Amino acid sequence: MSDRSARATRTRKRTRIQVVNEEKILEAALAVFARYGFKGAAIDQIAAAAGMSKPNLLYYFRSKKALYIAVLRRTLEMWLQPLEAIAAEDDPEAEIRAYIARKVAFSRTHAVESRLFAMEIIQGAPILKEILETRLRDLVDDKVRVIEAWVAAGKIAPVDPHHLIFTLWASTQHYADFDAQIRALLGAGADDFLLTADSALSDLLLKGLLPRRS
Amino acid sequence: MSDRSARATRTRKRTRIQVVNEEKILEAALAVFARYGFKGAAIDQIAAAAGMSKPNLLYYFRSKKALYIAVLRRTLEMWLQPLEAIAAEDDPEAEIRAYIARKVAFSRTHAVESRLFAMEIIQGAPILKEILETRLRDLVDDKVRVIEAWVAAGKIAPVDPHHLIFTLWASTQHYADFDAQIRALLGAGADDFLLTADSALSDLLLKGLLPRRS
DNA sequence: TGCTTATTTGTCCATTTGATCAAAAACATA
DNA sequence: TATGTTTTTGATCAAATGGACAAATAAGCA
Repeated sequence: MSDRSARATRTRKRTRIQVVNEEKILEAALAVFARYGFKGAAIDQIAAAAGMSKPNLLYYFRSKKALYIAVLRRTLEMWLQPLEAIAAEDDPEAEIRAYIARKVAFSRTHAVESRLFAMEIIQGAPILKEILETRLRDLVDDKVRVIEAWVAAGKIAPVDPHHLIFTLWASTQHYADFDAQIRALLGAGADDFLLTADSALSDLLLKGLLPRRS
Repeated sequence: MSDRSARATRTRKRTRIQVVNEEKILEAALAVFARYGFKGAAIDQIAAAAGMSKPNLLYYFRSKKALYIAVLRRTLEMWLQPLEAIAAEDDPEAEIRAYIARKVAFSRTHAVESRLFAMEIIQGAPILKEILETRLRDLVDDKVRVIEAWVAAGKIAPVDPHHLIFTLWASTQHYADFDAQIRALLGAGADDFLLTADSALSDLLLKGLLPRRS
């Protein structure tokens, strides 16, 4: 009687069943939204993938949009982690290598999340735009300063920090987002190939393509 | 009477009106498919964007899928061009720089096409898969050999050619596919920033991040 | 100009889809 | 076990959607 609707997202404590079902829904929704985008995804489909009826899904999430936002919010948190971990270390090389390792690992273990994120951005980031302009922007600005310091100290070549960050994002996420293309080109050997992405990328970006006379 | 249906894609010669309208439709479809994906796009929407009624659109393209395939086929041709132009030159640096320049230019002048392509791949490449496995694969194999020759001749550092190609694709396309993110982070300065992508990318990938003692 | 062909549109239909609701079933707890 | 609460579902709805048709209109051309 204290709350009028049986919605799950209210202020009351969460039931055991609630926790389990919301988890199942979020996981199913992640896969479907990542494959079909927001408009293309059907609640029916998500409900089926989560093993429940459509009205039951809507009992846990008010609407398709609310569900999408919930999935996206969660995904963004995971997506941000590797970047947040970058610190103003003495040794930029180690720091960059570690970042690439984290990002490539994320692409492998959370490929679907990566694709959902990519899908949202390609579609113009209608939901994430606000967060990108505030929280992500602040975070990136912070890391830009770190990179600038490295450049100023002569520890890395003079690069535009934003271009560097975007190149790191692009090259690491590519392994998740364009997985279908990679598999089409490499066939059965794709899985082994993906294991080498980490070091190959680090070497390429750190040492460059031109031979070094060291 | 020679052909039963008034469909535009038959064997007869193409009318002036046909050419104009098909062009309008393809352009409108490109934008809508790139934003909403195949399932998420509505024929109504495309027809409206092309300035005609839905039945009229269906007069030129049998079905939504046929239209999607037509748009995608066209996009793939454009997407392939920069790669096809890579030659086994004496000077890998010039060749790579030129390739990056072409790709970045494509990302700027054909951002929507780039996003449509990305969308199709993220969705598992249901339509393009076959072509990727044959035509693109042959093309990539060819360029892999070029890169291998460069490495063997000591003209560039020893890199895995596939990783190099993917990194080039990823980093250049990022400027088109993740345009919304870039704009969210850079605000008004985004357009100027994008103009520097070309040289920044070339320098980074060629010279690497670590300082050179030359 | 008259006739043939190409183009366009209004109407209609069967599905799909997001969402609601009340009733039933399962659950928790006193 | 009895009672109140949470969870689940079947039925239903309005809107959107892909597609089909025939009739109307516009071009093209002899």
